[in-house]
Amino acid sequence: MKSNSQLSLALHLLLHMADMEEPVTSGLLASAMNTNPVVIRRLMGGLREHGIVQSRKGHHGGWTLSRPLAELTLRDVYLALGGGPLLSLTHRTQNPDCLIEQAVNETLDGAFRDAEALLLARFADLSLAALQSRIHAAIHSPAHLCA
Amino acid sequence: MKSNSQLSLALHLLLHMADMEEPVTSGLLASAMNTNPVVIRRLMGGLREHGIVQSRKGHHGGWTLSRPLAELTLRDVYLALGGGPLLSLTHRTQNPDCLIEQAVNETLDGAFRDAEALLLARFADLSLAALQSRIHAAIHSPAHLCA
DNA sequence: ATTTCATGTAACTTTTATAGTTACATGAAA
DNA sequence: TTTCATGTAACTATAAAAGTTACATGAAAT
Repeated sequence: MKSNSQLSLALHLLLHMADMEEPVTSGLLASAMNTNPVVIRRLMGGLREHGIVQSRKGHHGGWTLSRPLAELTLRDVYLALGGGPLLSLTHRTQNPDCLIEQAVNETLDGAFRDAEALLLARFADLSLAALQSRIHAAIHSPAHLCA
Repeated sequence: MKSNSQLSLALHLLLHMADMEEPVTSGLLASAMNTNPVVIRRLMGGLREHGIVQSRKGHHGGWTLSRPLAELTLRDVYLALGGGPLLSLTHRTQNPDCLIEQAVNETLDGAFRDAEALLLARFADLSLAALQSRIHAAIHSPAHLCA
């Protein structure tokens, strides 16, 4: 399984942006995340389409949050990123003729659905504000943050 | 994410083997699964090391189940295959210096652990015999099985 | 107006995990 | 001693995610 770290990256970005007064450029975010500005733009583009962030071009342009972190859950972010697969296990054949394989698929699907539903419910219960206060509880200075 | 279908394949194989009296060769299983014998051997090798199947070389050799399906759960099979990652979401950085990213990782981990635990518990509750009876309930002839 | 800065986006390359293939060694039965 | 089947290493193919390059678009500053 080649894994997906977009949600992790998006949460990290959004929490950093919450500390900023001015719009932040993709370049600045990219160097803090040790990646390329285009990676940031692609990811943020998805969030913008779902009303989570806004962008502005030109001088003093960049990205800003479009709502308070209290009104944003991990589920919102996950869905804004496209809501891709949560589990790394898949069926070997999608619509098999073999009845045995059909039963295997159905049985696995049942378990998968439950696990995915639990994870999504947990995501829905976690606001970015809750995450932020968890951070502020641990540290009261701006030290130990990304460059 | 490039996904992992080994569990799906293993279950399909084991359930077909349950219908066989004689040892089945990797070649036969491979053509039923539309894949290569070596793929079958690699997967079955893992199961053999965990006492789920046995192998015999030479004439009339092949693979046989080493215990009844009632004593085999999906969890057993999953673990015998190496117990790889269940979720496709990962952290962007494994041990980040940034406190924000640490908090993101910890928060995600909490949700991930719960979802994985649920899935494993569901796997532990499902025996291959239960899966088999689910199949026999649907069909009483050997039709609609793999070639 | 025109220069500068920043996003928007398409096309391409790199990386990495899974799956599939080839080739050959090992060992058991006929 | 031949045949059949597993055991395994090394290699190739496929696909998804991430990163990169190049350039178009548009807004602000001069």
